[in-house]
This record gives sequence, structure tokens and C-alpha cells, in this order.
Amino acid sequence: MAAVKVFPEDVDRKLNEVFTRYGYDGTSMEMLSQASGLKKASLYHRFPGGKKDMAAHILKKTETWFQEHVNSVLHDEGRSMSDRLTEALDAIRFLFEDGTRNCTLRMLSACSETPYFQETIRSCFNILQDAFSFIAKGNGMSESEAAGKSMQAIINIQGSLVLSRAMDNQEIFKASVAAIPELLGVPK
Amino acid sequence: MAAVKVFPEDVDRKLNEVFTRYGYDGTSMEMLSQASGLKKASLYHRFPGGKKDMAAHILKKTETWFQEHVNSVLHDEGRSMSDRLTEALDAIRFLFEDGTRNCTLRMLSACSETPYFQETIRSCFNILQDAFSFIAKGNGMSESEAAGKSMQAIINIQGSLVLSRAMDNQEIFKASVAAIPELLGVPK
DNA sequence: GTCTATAGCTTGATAGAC
DNA sequence: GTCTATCAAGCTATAGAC
Repeated sequence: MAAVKVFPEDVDRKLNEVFTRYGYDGTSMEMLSQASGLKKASLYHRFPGGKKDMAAHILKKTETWFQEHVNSVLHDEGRSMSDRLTEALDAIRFLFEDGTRNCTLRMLSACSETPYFQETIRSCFNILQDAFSFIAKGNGMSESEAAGKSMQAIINIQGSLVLSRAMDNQEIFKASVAAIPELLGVPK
Repeated sequence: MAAVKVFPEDVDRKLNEVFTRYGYDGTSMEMLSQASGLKKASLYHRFPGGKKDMAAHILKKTETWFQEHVNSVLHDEGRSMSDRLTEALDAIRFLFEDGTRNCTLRMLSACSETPYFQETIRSCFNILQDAFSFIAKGNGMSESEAAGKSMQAIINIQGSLVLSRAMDNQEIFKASVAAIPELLGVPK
């Protein structure tokens, strides 16, 4: 077979899809090879540490994604709180495909290599916590109240995603995300 | 080695521990054998369908547990709403070891055999939904309002458990569970 | 940088003795 | 009902050609 150049961003996207759908231990090198279009040896060339390195890599990309699509957006002081939050929540809905797609962080936060991933996962949640908290404080909440409501927003996202998928009803996710602006004190 | 009789309830508890900790795909027959004290062939004697059967079995036990420790308790009309809810939430705190133990339902709701487990998992969440909803209605809420608050209670439990473990901070779980009585309209 | 081929191990599962 | 012994398949990972 011909050795066709495969773009890193396409590989990353496919690896992410597989890990997010099947979890770390439910994913094999063969699955990653078929999804990415690269043979196993080629994957090892790009990721010498194998599966573990691939998962760590897509987690780092996830961290960047949250930084860009949630944190930076919410800190963009040129626009109204409401507009910023709308954009960030739209991005989150897109990421989780309206509640039909699993959360990469959650799928990698309970597996045989979790200790290796934990720091990045924690960092991702901290980025969200900071971002939502910033909005809540901007809407007049105290530091501690904002921290609590921000945590609740993340709990809503994670919990509703678990439930939406288990009950096969994406309205649960949609309703939980839709409730976040009011939770964070955004004026109607 | 001597063939020592091992009690089914002890085996069940150990199998549950392993599946809940490592997930379905992260669990091997060897791990289940070591944890239960039964050799692999003995496990196949008790569970002819292998791993899949064992996980399905512990899920059925989980369903019974929720029925007995949450649903039945909350429907026990001989006591106050507040007392019943306190007992059920204490059981939930015990089940999840104050936020340090994973949720069996969640760990089995995203794995290679999920389709095989989904019906029971769904049933477990429905039992919780009915139970919390019954309390909320008893406290004066409408059918639809009670359904919403009940769903929020389950989201709080699942979401806070994910976060508690990811952030290594069990206070997140404790606070979320502690907020449930007020959420369901129990008078202070 | 991608491939084929394969090593070495672990997996889920079974046969058959006691 | 539990065990030892074993199988075939799948796994992660590597060697070496192009």
C-alpha cells in the first residue's frame, strides 16, 4: 500500500474520537490504527510511548481547547457577559455533540493509566472553574459564591452528560447547559 | 491448593469492587480471580458467560440495592420526609464512600459491552428518579417540577462524583449530597 | 515517515482430573 | 464445585526494508 501523508490534526481528531468513545482500556492499537489510517508502526513513530502517549497528547489538546474556546472567550472584555457565555456554552454543546458524545476527560479519568493523566485532567477542570467563576464574579457574586456556582456548572455538565447517555435522552444535557447562565447570575 | 468454599456474597462484593474501580475493559479475568479468591475456571462455573455475565450480575445486585436502600426507604410512609431522605442519602454516601469510590453504573455505562448492560443501568437511574420524585411531590411540588428537581439530584450525585475524584477533593461530593434535601423541598 | 512482519506476552475461554 | 493445564486469539511493542 502507498505511504500517504496523513495530517497530524486529522490523526489527533480520530484518536480523540476513539479514546472518547471506547475509553482508554477499551481502545486497542489496532482500533487507533484503523481510525487514523496509519499503521501501528507509524503511530509508534509519531508517539514513541504508544497508547499512553497518544492519550496524553489528546488530553493536552483538550486542555488547549478549553483554554481557547471557554476561558479566553469568557475573559474577552470587549463584549457583554451574556454574549461571551453564549459563545462558550455553544462551544461546549458542539464539543459534546448536544449530549450524544462522551467527555474525554471523564473517559480518561478512570482507567489503568489515570495517574499518568490526572494532572492534565485536573488542569482542564481548573480552567473551566476559573472561567465560570470569572463570569459569576463579574455578575456581582462574592469569591466563594462564584466558586460554588462555577463548580455547580461543571457538575451540571458532567452529570447531565452521564445521564443523557445512560438514559438515551439528550434533552437532559441541553436543559442543564441552558440553565448555566442563570446559575452564574447573568441578567436575563 | 485446597478447594475452599467461598460465599457468593463475598464473591459478588469483590467482583463489584474490581469492576467499579477499573471499569469493564480495565478488568481482566485474572484480576477477578485474584480478588475473589476463585480460579478462573471456577468463576466460569458460576458465571458461564464469563466477564459479561459477572458484570451483568453485579449490576442486577446494584439495582436491588437502590430499590432497597433508596426507593423503599423514601416510600416508607411511617416516618417524616426528612428522616427518610436522611437515611437514603446516608446510604448513598456509604455506597460511594463519601466520594472516594466510583459509581458502578457510570463505570459500566461506557464500555465495549454497554449495549448488554444498558437496560439495567437505565432501570437503576429510573428507580432513583422515581424515589427522589416521590419525596419532592410529597413536599408539594408539581409532577413536572418534581421530575426536574429529582433529575437534578441525580445529576448532582453523578457530576460531583466525577469531579471529586478528578480533583481529588471529596468535599465536592459531600456538599452536593448535602444540598439535596433543600433541592427536593424538604422543610428545614 | 510509512510500511510488512513478527516477537513476546496477556487475554478470555475450555477440557478434564479430583 | 474447584482445580491445573492449556489453547487460540488479541494485545503492545519492535526490527528492519523502502
